[in-house]
Amino acid sequence: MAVRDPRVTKAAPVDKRRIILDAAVRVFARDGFHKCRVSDIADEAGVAYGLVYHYFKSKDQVLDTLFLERWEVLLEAIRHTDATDLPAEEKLHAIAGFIIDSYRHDPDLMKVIIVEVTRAANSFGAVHIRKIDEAYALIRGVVEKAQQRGEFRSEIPAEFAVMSFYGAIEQVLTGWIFGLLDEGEDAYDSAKAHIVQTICGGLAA
Amino acid sequence: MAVRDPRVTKAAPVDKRRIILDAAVRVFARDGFHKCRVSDIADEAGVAYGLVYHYFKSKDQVLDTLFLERWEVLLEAIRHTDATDLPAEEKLHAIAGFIIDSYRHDPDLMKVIIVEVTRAANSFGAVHIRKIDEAYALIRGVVEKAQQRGEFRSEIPAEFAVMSFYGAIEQVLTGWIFGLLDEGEDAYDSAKAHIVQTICGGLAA
DNA sequence: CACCGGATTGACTCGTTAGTCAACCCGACG
DNA sequence: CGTCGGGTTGACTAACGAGTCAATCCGGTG
Repeated sequence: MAVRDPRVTKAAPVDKRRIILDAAVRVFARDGFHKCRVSDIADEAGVAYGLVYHYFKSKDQVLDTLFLERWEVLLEAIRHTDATDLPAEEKLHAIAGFIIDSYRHDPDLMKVIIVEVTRAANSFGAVHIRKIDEAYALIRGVVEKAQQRGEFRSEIPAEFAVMSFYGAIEQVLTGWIFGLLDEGEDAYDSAKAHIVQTICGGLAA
Repeated sequence: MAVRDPRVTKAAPVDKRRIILDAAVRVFARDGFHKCRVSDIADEAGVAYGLVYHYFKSKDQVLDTLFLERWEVLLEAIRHTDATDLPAEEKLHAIAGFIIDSYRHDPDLMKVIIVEVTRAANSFGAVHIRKIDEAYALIRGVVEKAQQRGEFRSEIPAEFAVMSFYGAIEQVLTGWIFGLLDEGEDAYDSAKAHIVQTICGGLAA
């Protein structure tokens, strides 16, 4: 996968840890966390079985690492968006956009995060609820501020608004993952717009 | 668990199959499908290990049965709602209501169905996509008809509308399952209303 | 060159558990 | 009373796979 110039081998210490993580993404996405074996990860990475345990305490920790790494990036993106003074609707568009672009950029990684963590209330979801809830809290902040400013109406509690918004995004991603929804460059942009339109403007004529 | 009067043993053939299924719901909800052992199900049912295999081909088939049984009921409910001539918004309210009431009535069963099947794109989700998609298709029908009648605006493709609607519902249920959202009788009714308000009326003031 | 220590290897252990199966229980029926 | 068969039992097997570990490799250092 990674392209290496043989002449600069010296300068490229080849981060095996990274290679293992990237391989794990592919394997988890393909076979699922539970069904795959640690040896599958090692094979996919072109690395000895034991090396996985040199870098990670357990199979679980590989997934934890993938999730935390990426989720932190997401939280940072949301915080950044929150800090701007865009209209609330555009903030939501930016957030939905970031998540969808993450999927566009690395579908396997997003698939793993959503399927194995975010939507897995048993196993891993439970372990990472706090982190997941941080994202909800941030988005809730966006909605609440908009309600105070009168941009959004206040009848709908922010908690439900957030769940609807985030749930809509994940459901669309899941649709792509399952192959139930058409994918493609324009589908991505169109999804961003339509999700935000639905949540902000509603379906009613 | 089950109380039997020795004098009427004859008249009560005690459906062990059902007892096993009900026990499985509790165990799957508590420990998760992957983490629990078949012996846990047998123990919870107060039945010998082997009997599980007398009634079911495999551990997987127990879950399959639970899912298919309940999903069929859901599909029927949606079809029934679809057949009425209520306004689209009320149809959506009825559908959201049915799902939320299912959770109210048997949280464990809904938890299992959502966590282990509906949201599990690897493992079981993949096996049952067709069935799951039937529900989406039915709801899509509701939306499309509303768009033709001019009740809903047509800019938003029905696929996205459905994903947003259904995603919102599942996300709220997941919030309850995770313990991130307050539960309680009024929370249930309020959720129904707010989800539909969000999807139909939008957040914008 | 000798030595050190971290990276890397992969064969092996050890617990776990899905699924099997031979035996047993018990009501029905002749 | 005997025997037939489906329901029921639970010990057992067979496989599997996570995690361990002793050995090896290799670049750096004195």
